Amino acid sequence: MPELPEVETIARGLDHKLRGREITGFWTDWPKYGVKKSVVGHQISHIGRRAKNILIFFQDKHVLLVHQKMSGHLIVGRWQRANDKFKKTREPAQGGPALGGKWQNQKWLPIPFKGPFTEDENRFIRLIFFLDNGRMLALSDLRRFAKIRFGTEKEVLEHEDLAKLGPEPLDPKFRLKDFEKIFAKAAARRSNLKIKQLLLDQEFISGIGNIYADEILWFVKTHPATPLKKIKPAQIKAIYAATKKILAKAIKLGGTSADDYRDSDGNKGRYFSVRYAYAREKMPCYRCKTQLQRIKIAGRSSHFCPKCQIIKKLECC
DNA sequence: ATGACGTCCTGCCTGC
DNA sequence: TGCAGGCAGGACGTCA
Repeated sequence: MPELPEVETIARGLDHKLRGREITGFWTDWPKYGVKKSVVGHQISHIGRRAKNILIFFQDKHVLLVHQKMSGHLIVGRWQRANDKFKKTREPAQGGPALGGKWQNQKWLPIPFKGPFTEDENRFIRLIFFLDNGRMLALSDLRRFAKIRFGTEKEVLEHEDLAKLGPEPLDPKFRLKDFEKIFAKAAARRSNLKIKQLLLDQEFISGIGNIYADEILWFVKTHPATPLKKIKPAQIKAIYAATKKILAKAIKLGGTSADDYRDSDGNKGRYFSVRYAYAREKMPCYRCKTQLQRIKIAGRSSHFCPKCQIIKKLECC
C-alpha cells in the first residue's frame, strides 16, 4: 500500500506521538513477523524512514524496522480485547463498530481515543506494541505481508535489504547528475527494460511505487512501456524533476488514499483527489481529454494517456 | 543475464 | 444468490 509519501507521512506522525515512549510489551497473532521479547524495554528516541521502511530508533542504539508492504497500517490508539469489555453488552464502542458478523472472531476492538480509524484497520490488527503511557502502536495488516526486523542500528541499517536501496529521491544531495548517472548505468545494462519497471526498482531509486510511477510518467508524457534505450536526455531530466515535484506534493497532501490508506491519526491522504493518472482508467486526460487506458506492465496495472504518452515522442499534446 | 511468472496472504468486486 | 476468478498500492524467489 504505502509508497514514499505515505510512509513519510506516517513516520512524521509517529515521531510526534512516540518520542520518549517505552515499549512495555506486545501482542501478536502472527509469529511470522518474528517479533520477540527482546523488543520490550527500549525507549524510543525518534522515528525515521528509509525508502518505504519505517524506522523506529531507540535511545540504546536499537532499531525497529517495519515495512508495511501492500496492506500494512501503523496506527496509534488504544484497543482492548473484544471479550474483555464489549462481550456482555454487545454495545458498540462509541464511534466504533458493533460486535457480531465479521467482527465476532476478532480479538481487539478500539477504545475510542483519537482518530477515526476505519473498520478494516481495526479488524486486521495483527500486532500491538504497548507503550508506557497507556497508548498502543498497532499494525493493521490485512494480507500479512508486512516485514519487521528488530536489532541494533548496525544490524538493521547495514543489513543488505537497506544497504542495497537506491537513493532517496527527495534527498537534496540527490542531484540531476546522480540521476543521469544511474539511469545511464541501468540503460547500458538493460536497454530493453521498460521505464516503469525501472521506476519501480528500489535499487534504482527508492520509494516509488505503482501509483507515483504512473503519476510521474503521465506528467512527463512518457509511455510506461518505453524501453530505456528510447528515453531521451530531455526525458531523463523531466523524470528527475517530476519525481521530486510529485513526491513532494503528495507528502504535502498527506499521501494517497486510493482505498483504505490512513495516516497514524487515521486520516485520509488527499493526493488521490488531485492525481493525474493512477486509477483514472476511462477518465479524461487532464491535458487532451483522451480517455486514459490501463495496461499491464510486469504484472502491475499501469494507467496512461494513449495520446500524450507515446513511445518515441516527447511532445504531443 | 533476463524476463515472465509464482509466492507470500486475504478480502472484495465482478461476471457468469 | 452463489461462486469461481480476478484483482490489489510490494518485493522476493524460481525457472526457462
